[in-house]
Amino acid sequence: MKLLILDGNSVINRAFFGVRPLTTREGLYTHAIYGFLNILEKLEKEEQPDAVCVSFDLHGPTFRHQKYEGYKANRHGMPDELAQQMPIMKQVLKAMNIPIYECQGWEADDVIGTVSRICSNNDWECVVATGDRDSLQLIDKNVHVKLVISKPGQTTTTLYTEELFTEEYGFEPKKMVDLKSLMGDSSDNIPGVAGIGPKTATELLVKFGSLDGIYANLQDESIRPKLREKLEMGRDSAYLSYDLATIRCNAPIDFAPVDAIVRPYNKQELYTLFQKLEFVRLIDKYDLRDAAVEVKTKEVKIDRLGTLECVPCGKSPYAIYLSADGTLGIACKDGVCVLTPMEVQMGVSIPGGPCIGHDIKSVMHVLDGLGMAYGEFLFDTALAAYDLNPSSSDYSVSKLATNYLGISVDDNDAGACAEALWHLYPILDEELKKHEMGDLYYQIELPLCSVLHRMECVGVAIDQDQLQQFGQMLKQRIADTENLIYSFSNGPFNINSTKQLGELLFDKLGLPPIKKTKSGYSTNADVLDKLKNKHPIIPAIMDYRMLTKLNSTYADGLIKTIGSDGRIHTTFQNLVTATGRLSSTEPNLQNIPVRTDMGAEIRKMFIPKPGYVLVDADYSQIELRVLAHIANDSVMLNAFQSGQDIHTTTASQVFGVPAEEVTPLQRRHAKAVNFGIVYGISEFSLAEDIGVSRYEAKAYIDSYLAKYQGVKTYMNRVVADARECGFTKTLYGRKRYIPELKSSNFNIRQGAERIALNTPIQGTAADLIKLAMISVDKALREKFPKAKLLLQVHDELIVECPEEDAERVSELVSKQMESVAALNVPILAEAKWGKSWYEAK
DNA sequence: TCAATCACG
DNA sequence: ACGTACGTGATTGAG
Repeated sequence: MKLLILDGNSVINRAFFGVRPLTTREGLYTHAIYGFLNILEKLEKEEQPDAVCVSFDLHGPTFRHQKYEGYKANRHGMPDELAQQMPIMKQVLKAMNIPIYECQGWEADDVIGTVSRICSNNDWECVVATGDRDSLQLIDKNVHVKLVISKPGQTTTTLYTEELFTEEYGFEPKKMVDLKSLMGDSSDNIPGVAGIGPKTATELLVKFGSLDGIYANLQDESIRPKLREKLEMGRDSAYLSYDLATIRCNAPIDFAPVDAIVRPYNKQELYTLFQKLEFVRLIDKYDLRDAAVEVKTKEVKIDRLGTLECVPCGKSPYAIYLSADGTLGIACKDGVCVLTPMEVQMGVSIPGGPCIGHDIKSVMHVLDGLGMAYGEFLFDTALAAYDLNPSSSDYSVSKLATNYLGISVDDNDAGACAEALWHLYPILDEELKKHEMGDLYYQIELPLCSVLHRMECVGVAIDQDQLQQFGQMLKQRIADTENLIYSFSNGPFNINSTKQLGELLFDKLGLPPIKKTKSGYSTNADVLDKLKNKHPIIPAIMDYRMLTKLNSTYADGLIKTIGSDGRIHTTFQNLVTATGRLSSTEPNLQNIPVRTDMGAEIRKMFIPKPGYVLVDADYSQIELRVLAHIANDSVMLNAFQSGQDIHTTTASQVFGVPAEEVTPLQRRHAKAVNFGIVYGISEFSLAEDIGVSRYEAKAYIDSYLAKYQGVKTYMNRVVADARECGFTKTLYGRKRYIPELKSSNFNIRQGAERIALNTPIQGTAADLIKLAMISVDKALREKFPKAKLLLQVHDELIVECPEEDAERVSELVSKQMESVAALNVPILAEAKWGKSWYEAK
């Protein structure tokens, strides 16, 4: 049988100085405890002990203090950052059911010595883990010492047995005391004999066997007169040192090896402590998640503000709300309770049962940050309100309480909000079902939240150095371009100011103003493009615009958002768009450049983690396929069913030529028409876009609608329907209200009609990829758990997976994307992979 | 805070 | 007679 005893003070000291400082949000230092646990784990793994215990020094005078006043004077003060961790360290050990032995008036070393003797006498093997060499004197047949050396990032250990010690020192372990009594030990304030260092001490010891032996042979001829004098002078000091250096093995402690036999942890206590310490990773490592569920009913019973006592059990649902100031409100059928920010920070548990939340994706992030475990979310009130009316911009609890409950609630009152959520749940649930959006909500929107939450947590890796370098290059070129522009403008001005730029171009240089904005001349890319041959300053400005855009939004902009893990964690907004799409913020990873060569360079900086690849899968013509399906247009359906290139087919239809004879220009024009149709085309804009006359553009559109009759019928019908019932909806029932359809203002009405036309198309495509995300996420977690979904860019999914899985993951992702729905046209997705987003696209 | 610009699908 | 394509977000300058 084997017992492992840790020299608590020594090990925690090593941990304290060996692990980089770490604090909780509240400023409590935790790194010594963290390091201690790591060392403990390493030791247990290496030694596989049957029993484990720890000894600590107690504060106050020790036995030896009384004998020698100067003893350990330089160890008195322990840094405050370490001292504050000591009591918690002991609580953690207690929760781990590891006994602590300490004894008033005795050193930790003495306790360790005593324990090791008792082990030895009981025929137990004893391993002493410490960072100090003092304990080496304890080594015998049964007692070994494990020296722990902790450096940042790693801990190394050396196991000293009798043999190893003798080999290294040249004498037996218990002679360590004799050695120290001669050479002293400054760190322990053991004086030794003045003028004698390790070398002389070892020589004497090897020759005469012991301190007594040396003094008995003081007149031996081999001892030179000077050394003899030193030894004579230091005789008292030597024997005092002998006393000080001797570890006592008779401390009055109540110990038997069996007391320390390894027992299971007290999971609940440990969980609570780890929460307080914010050791979120360790909670999983020690498998303490279930503990949360068991503790919660007790913990939640805190009764505040005279509200009803609330005791959700593991199975009954409850509503949770976190207000901006960190207050947490919990409501269930029995009432409400409120936890102050302080209580929340201290790591109180919440129930593990089904949970109603408001914007649950954010709630998950907040709870993760607090290290609080949570169960399944069964409803998201904000998400429900969004689905019921995606055009709103305010889904605050106060707003919903007013609209659906007819009461007023303060968004900062966590208790009132939690209570409001509790009452909103059945009403919003009913409302969703009434609008036939139950499936959309429960099959798509709600399950997507945890997928998005995972994606945001994982993030995407960025090559920061390369991005930095790219930024430097841009800055240089911006400076050069600036000078070029100033050479044409007779001096510097703010090129970013459209006002100043407009005055220069159209007043001073006399260029023709093509377009106006509300506040003056337009200088946008379209205008500049038309002027680019009229003055050499124009191309320079176009360059400047491109370079500054890349620099400020992508080079500098993205660098600012890189997290401490070297990855970018965007936020996918699921409560924003009117069509059901997602959006991406802080940073926006859905508008990373791709269309220009220099812009696409940015995508080379988006990389997989080492040994992994990025898989990029995108839908082919998803919106036109959706249009073909919804409009049920036979020509378009046929084109997709027979695998034709849709733009070529459209060109063939519109221009009345066989597909084989379609010119590249015709195809490009047809592509613009196809896009235009999806957006709700006007001949003017089409003409503008492709640079033909309005009459030609009109001819294209007329011809298009004549050939694609189903589309024409659809366009008329969908607008008329929307006008009649006030909303349009997607294939999956997502609604968007468009009251402007009845506006008396022509422009507003026209705009509304385009929206009515476009929303079912864009929205259905959004529904489809959301479905795809849920099934891709599920399939990956089952079949390739190392692969992670990272990003969604409207018709494109990006996955990170181990290199060796690239082929099979690509196959899986595209298959899942293609099989989300059975439309009247095939849905195709193509997956590629590479060592960067650029390569994978 | 808004407008203009430009990046994406 | 009207103004001119759907949906986003970040940066910058001006008031």
